[in-house]
This record gives sequence, C-alpha cells and structure tokens, in this order.
Amino acid sequence: MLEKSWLVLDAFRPTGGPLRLADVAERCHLPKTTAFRLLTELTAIGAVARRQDGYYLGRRLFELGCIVPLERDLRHAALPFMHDLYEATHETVHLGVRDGLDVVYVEKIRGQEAFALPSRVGGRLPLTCTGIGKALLAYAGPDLIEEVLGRPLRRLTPHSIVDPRRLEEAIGQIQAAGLAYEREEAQIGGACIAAPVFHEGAAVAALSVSVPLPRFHPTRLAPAVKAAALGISRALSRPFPAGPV
Amino acid sequence: MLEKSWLVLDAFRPTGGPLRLADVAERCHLPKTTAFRLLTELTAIGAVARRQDGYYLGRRLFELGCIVPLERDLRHAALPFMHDLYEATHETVHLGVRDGLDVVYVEKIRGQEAFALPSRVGGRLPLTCTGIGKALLAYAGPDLIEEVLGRPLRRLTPHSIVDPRRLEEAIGQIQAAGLAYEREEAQIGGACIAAPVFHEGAAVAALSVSVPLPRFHPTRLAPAVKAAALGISRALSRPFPAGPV
DNA sequence: CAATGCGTTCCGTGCCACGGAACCCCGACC
DNA sequence: GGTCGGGGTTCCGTGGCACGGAACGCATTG
Repeated sequence: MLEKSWLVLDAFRPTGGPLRLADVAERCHLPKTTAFRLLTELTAIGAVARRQDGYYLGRRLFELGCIVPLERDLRHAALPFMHDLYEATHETVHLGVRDGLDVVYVEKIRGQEAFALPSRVGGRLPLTCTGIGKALLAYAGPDLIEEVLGRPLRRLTPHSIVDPRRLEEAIGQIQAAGLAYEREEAQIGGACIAAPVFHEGAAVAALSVSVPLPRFHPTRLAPAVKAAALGISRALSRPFPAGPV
Repeated sequence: MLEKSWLVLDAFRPTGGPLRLADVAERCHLPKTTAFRLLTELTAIGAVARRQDGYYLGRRLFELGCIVPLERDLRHAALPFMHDLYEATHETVHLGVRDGLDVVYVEKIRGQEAFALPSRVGGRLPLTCTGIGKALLAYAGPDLIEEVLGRPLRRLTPHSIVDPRRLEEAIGQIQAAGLAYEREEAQIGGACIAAPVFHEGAAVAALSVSVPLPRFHPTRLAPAVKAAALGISRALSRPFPAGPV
C-alpha cells in the first residue's frame, strides 16, 4: 500500500495537479477503485487536497518538504550568497545538487527579466546538459564520470552534448578552470556559468547564473560566481546553529 | 499502514532528523518492529534517508513538496515583490497563509542582519501571535473571528495577546488600516508589520517585514509593505503561465 | 431514452501488516 | 574476560485489511 501511495503522489508530477481520479488511475496503472481508495486516504492525511476541479498535492507535503535537512541546510548556507550574486547580476541564480545522474534544483532566484527556463526548485535535469550538472560531474570522481561516459547521453536541445568525447573534454576544462559553462545545452537561447560548492573535500552542490545568450558575458560573471560558490563552501565548513531558526 | 507511515514522517518535525529507530518508535508510540519496518520501506521509497547517525527525511519529500500548487503558485507570484521589499528594507520578509488556526509560512527572505525568528518556511505559528496571522484573521470573516475569540488564545511570549477583547480591538484596527502590527508577541525583541494579500475578494495570504524592535519604524515600513502586498494581489488576479517554468 | 464517463460503494478473498520473541552486534562497565 | 544494556534486525503465526471487480448513482450528450 505504501509503495502504491507514493506512486499516486508521483502521478502529480510535475505540476502538482489538478488530476481527476481517472487521470491518477491511468498514470499509475492502478484499478480505479484502488486509486480512489488511496486518494481518499491521502486526502484524509493531508498529502493530497481535493477541490472542485480535481485533486492536488497537499500542504502536508509542503510542510514536510521544507524540513528535509540536506536541502534545508544547504539553502540556509547558500541563500545569502545567492542573494548577493543576484544583486550583483540581476540574473537567475540556481543552486543544485546531484542525485544519481540528475541535478536536483534546491534553490532558484529568478532574474528580473526572467526568461523561461526548464529548471524549477525540486525539479530534475540531466547532469550532462546543464552548467550545474557538469560542474558536479567534473568533481564527482572517476567512477561516476566513467559511468556517465559509458551510457547514452541525454539530449535536451540540439546543442546538448551527446558525444562522450566532447563531454570528457568539457570535464577536463571544468576541472582545470573550476568553472562550467553551458550554451544552449539545456535551453535554446539560454546560457549559464556554474561553480562547484565543496564540503569536506567533495563537491556537494553547484551554483550557477543563467542568462539569455545575447547577455552572456562569461568573463564578467565568472569571478562573482566563483566567489559566491567559495563563500558557500566556507559557510558549509562551519557548524550550523542547532534546531530551527 | 499509510496512516502510520505519515505518523513516522511527522516524527521528524521540526528538524528533519537525525532520529534513531528507537526515537521514532517512541515518538510515534509504535512498537520498535513496526517502526523499523516503516522506516525501511520509507527509506526504499526515498521519503526517508538513512545515514550513519540515523534517519532523516528524504529528498523525495523535498521534490514533491516543491510542487504543492497552492504554495508554489503563491510563491511564484509573490517572490518578485518580496525581493523588491527586501531590497528596499534589507529586513526579513515573510509570506504566509492561513491553515486552520495557524499561519503556515510559505516563503521567507532573511534580512541581512538576521536575528533569530521562530518562523521558518513550512512551519506554523498561531494566527493570533503574529503580524501575518492577525492580518489573515482580520479578513477571514466573522465566523472564524468568532471561533478564535471563543477559544483560549495561545501565547508565545508574555506580550502575546491572550485577552479576547484586546484581540477584537486589534482586529478592528487592522480592518480599518489594512495593516497589522506585532510587537514582541511572537518573539521577544522582535516586531513586524503585515499586510493582507487578496485574491478574488478573499485574503489568501499575508506579507510581512520583521525587524528587531529597536529598528522598528512602522511609518517608514508601512507604505512599502502595503505596496508589495497590493502588487502580489494584482499578480494573483492575472492568469498564470501553464505548467512548470 | 440510452449510452457514456465520472466518481462511489459493496464485499468476498487472499495478501500482508503487525508485532512479540528471538537474535546479533557493540560498547561500557566491573 | 564476562555480563549487561541498548542499538538494530530477523522470523513467523495470525488476523486485519488492501484489493479490485461488479454494481450503483449521477450528470451529460446525442
């Protein structure tokens, strides 16, 4: 039952709803009755909310989601530096972590002249198609790099890197410079520059600034991104205040 | 099983972990074996993560929590205005909604000289002890006001309003001015000013600026808070872009 | 009116959630 | 070194309940 209930919750990706009973049943490949039963229970629990137009993910998920410690602690450390970076650039600032072969976006400050980006907090994109992902990959160690190079590379745009040799080359450059660049690999018309954030010698996250391509001036952005990432790394090496603020 | 599993997840409030098996069992009043079984399954699902020092809430909750639509849509609309307000004041900016008799904090931008506040995103505080809560209450309609006034009022500090007559008076003032003030009711040494955010004639959220008391100048803050809240209300009356950004 | 599609209820069946007891491991203490 | 206690893990009999097909109720459409 438990596994099925999470299947149901996942059916609400990526928008959180609204879904009708029949939609949920179909997405989960569950009998209608089972889906109904699960939705009813999840609604009682608060993990799902029912409105006139259908079911939505519910507040209880929001409340628990906010206290997931990894992401919470990382956000806590990173947000001041991200705000500084945002104030310096007024462009979209992202913080992401690696989970398997994906970037999971942990925080995002949208730029003033925001353009549509495929990223969202809590969302995932392939490591190999994004600045953050490549920065994380470059410092993830030889085993993971090997693994990634040994698989078909995913493509988000015609510019996405799908040639393992190109990727290997890019990784080398990232390792040399401590910075990752991305041009239209995740989004046509978009570019970004990313730097890894370290904790106890490992790259636990990466920080990026995303820009429309015509406005992309790497040499101008690089020092600010690097400084902010370094600031976060330093903040992460200090102990956290105990308990909730 | 489903209900018990959410009991287990709630055992991780408010910090998200670390908890040992025995802690979880005790908090949930469940037999150790049951708690172990549930934790093991939740770990397999990704809702809980196990580390050397114990169990934590897991990433899957984070990912789903980010797409809970009410909070997501409200954040999306409010964040630009909150950033503007933050840039104008450099103080802590909150956005909260009402759930039952609580404020649930939906977003928070921490001030540069942050001081410890009891609020956190995804957390709850009593309506009657906070600026946001009082703003929400004032526009929640007579039934809820009656209900709240008819119950013992909760206290967070010695300054918290626990006299129904005082609260009623405060509500009247908020309704007259369209602004709620709070002085040391939620936190000794803290103050804030809050304004409601409307959507289709109802106060669906409220926005506040929180300040250490010595720095609290309501007349200076009021126009900015009110303008930002109005901006959010306006943004909420416009249709949203469909799907994830 | 009939058909269709939506959600909801009913209930027989067999799956599995439950949890006490036993077990294993490790660290602390005598 | 042996014992104890506390942490977690495994085992398995039992009865609780998850499951889902079928039936039902309602609204809409042709």
